[in-house]
Amino acid sequence: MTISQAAARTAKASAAKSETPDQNGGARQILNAAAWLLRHRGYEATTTRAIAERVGIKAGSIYHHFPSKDAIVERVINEGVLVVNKAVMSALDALPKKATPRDRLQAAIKAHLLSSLEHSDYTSASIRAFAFLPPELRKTCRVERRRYEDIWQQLMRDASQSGYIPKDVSLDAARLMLLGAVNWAGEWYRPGRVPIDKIATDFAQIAFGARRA
Amino acid sequence: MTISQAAARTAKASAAKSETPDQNGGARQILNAAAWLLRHRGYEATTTRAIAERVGIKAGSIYHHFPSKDAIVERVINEGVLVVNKAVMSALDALPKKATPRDRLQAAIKAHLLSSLEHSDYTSASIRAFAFLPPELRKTCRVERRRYEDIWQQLMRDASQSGYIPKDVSLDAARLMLLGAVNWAGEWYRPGRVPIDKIATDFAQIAFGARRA
DNA sequence: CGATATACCTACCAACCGTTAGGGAGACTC
DNA sequence: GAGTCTCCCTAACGGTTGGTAGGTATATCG
Repeated sequence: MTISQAAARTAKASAAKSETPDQNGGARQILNAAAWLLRHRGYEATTTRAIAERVGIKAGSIYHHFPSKDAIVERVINEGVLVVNKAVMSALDALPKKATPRDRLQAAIKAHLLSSLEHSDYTSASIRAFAFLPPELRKTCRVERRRYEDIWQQLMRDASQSGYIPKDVSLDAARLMLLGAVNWAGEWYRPGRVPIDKIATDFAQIAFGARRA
Repeated sequence: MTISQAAARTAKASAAKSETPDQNGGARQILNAAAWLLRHRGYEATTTRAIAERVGIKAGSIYHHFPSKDAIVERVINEGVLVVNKAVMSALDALPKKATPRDRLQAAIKAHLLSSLEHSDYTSASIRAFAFLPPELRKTCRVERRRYEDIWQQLMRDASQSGYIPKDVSLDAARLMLLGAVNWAGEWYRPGRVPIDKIATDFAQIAFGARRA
């Protein structure tokens, strides 16, 4: 017992040091495991025991780092929104000043797709698992989501003013259509087939016409 | 016991006769309950006991009608796809012969939205709950889904040939973008606000330009 | 009237759920 | 070297899950 425990501990310590460049305290490993499970299996299937197994600990040990399962889920979902929020914002900031509203829209689409499809289980979890969260938890997480949607609302306003969106269509419809398209991408996208860049430009072209329209 | 049981039975029989114009054997009531739960609560929360409670029976009685929970789920999901398939097909058939590919696209969007948002818990369940189904079940249900997507593939081809889709965008991207937009509508649509008709025309206009472009 | 079939019930099973209590081993501090 | 802190363990709690066995009331039919 003592020997194998010590061995496991050593192995884990070294693995933790080499594997992830992130901060990887026990808490971070738990969040990573929960994010993966939320993305791929959903809320109910994200059990404390399943999380623990992915981390390599026992279920009870989780409660040394978090007070409850829902506290873990809440952090994952909120971090997921924050990650994509930051990704989109910095993609927009990186654009040259003369970028058109359409350029900005396309950059936002690409950043959102990259974040939710390639970079972050957290973002994907926040998109896919949100619908079936327990009502109370869903309410809590809605705050951060709204803040993210505000970015898109502004993008749509700018695009509309520059004539990229027909005047008789609702800006809400346009925003929700676009967010629907990018959020749903997680349901069909498979890595290594169509590059995300191409998807982003196609989406932008369908919705807003050719560049410099 | 005997009295209350008899009373419950009578009440159920009359309710069954008046409530739903459908066939409503016990099996159908179970499917209806499961469809509602799958749509609003997801797969794992759709427990045999929750289904039974909505029907007004006990959990064990379900197994007189179905061999397992997953058999119920499979039927609901598949019927959901079939319902929207039929809805879209008959909407297309009802169009005048001179309808343009764009008219057909818009009619398909409207029919899909109506089916998934207003008419059918089954359709909505098949869209929302699919992602987190157990892998085996998901594989089984994929067959019917593919058949439905074929409709859209054909619609996109026609639209492309008539010039409604830029030549340098992938038809798959266009199809998946549109399906994403309509499938995601279930996440934000609330009855009694924006009419579905308006959503459909807005979506079509954003994606394919003004009518008779 | 007796036989059969239908549709439900009760009561239970093993497995699993989130969570808790209490303990032990190693590392840091004084 | 004793005390404390961190991190993990075992073992269990009450409750819920999908599913089963066996019984009972009703309706139909010969």
